[in-house]
Amino acid sequence: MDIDLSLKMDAENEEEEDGDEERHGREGEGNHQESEVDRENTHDINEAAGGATTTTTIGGGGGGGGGGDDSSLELSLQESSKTEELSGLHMKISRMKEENKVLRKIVDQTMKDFHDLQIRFAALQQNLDQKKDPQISLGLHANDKKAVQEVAKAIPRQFDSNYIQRHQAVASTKGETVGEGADELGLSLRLQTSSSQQEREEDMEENNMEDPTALFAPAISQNNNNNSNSNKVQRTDLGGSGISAHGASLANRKARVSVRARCQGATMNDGCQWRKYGQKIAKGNPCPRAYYRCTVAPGCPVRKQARHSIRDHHRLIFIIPELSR
DNA sequence: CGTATTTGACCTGCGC
DNA sequence: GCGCAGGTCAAATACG
Repeated sequence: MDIDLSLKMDAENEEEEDGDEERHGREGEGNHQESEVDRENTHDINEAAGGATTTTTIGGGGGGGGGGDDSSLELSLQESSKTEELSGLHMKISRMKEENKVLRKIVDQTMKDFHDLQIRFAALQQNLDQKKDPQISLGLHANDKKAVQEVAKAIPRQFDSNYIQRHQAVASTKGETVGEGADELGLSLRLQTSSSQQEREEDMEENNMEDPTALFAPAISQNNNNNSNSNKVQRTDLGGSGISAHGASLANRKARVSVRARCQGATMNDGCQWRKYGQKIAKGNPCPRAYYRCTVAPGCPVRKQARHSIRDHHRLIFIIPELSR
């Protein structure tokens, strides 16, 4: 639910200039939908009221003519204005009911997704517990191809399709035309293992990438020039879902799951509250890299990085480096 | 005054 | 082992 609303916010925030959008996102979160509706309500009611005022004025003009039927005429005019107002309110109510329906659907879908994900996660964890690998991150071992594939199947699909679906659903309630929601938002998610070398490669990739939505491309050929080095981390396309998993070929390399999101705005409102805990100037990028930790719940282990794209300094790339534990 | 942000120091992993 | 770069910590500072 939060995701839906915040996503909608993001779509709107994209048009805003850089600024304190993070704060804006936090404050507006959750209230946005209501305020939107409220504004509409006010508008409609004002419209009705305006109509009433006009009629009254006309009535007043008639009164100027002076006559014994003035009071009855005024009364009938008032009645008609009240009827208009009522019908306006009725329309408003029915519109809100429809909106409610849509929102309820979204909540149901979200709950269903969450339940689904929980089941998958439990199964995956159980599966991996049997193997008792201490280096598992989010129950994922880099060498366990099956596990990598399962996680890739479970997590990204939930994130990917539902995120977009919800965005579409919410947007459609506003009468927007949503084609490729992900493309519009410039979001992309991927599963990866990490190493400093790989991240350097990714940075290079960011620099070389023409199209910001290119991360949706199933296969990334950045390792083509690494043929000589078989030790390097290789990316694997997973089901052409637009999610790429980085299967580590090095056994001892720490495996981790990353979710990347890219957005046009200065920040991405993803339904979480983030607190900045560090900033670093990365080599080769004049813009500092910011580190955030999730503050939704005390002790929440989720963190994310916000990097500026070198190509477009106004574009931020978000990376959640570790979802484990 | 409580909370968020900034920033320099420190830790860790990797390549040479 | 050393140096470098990325990531994190925590004291200082800013802000509402």
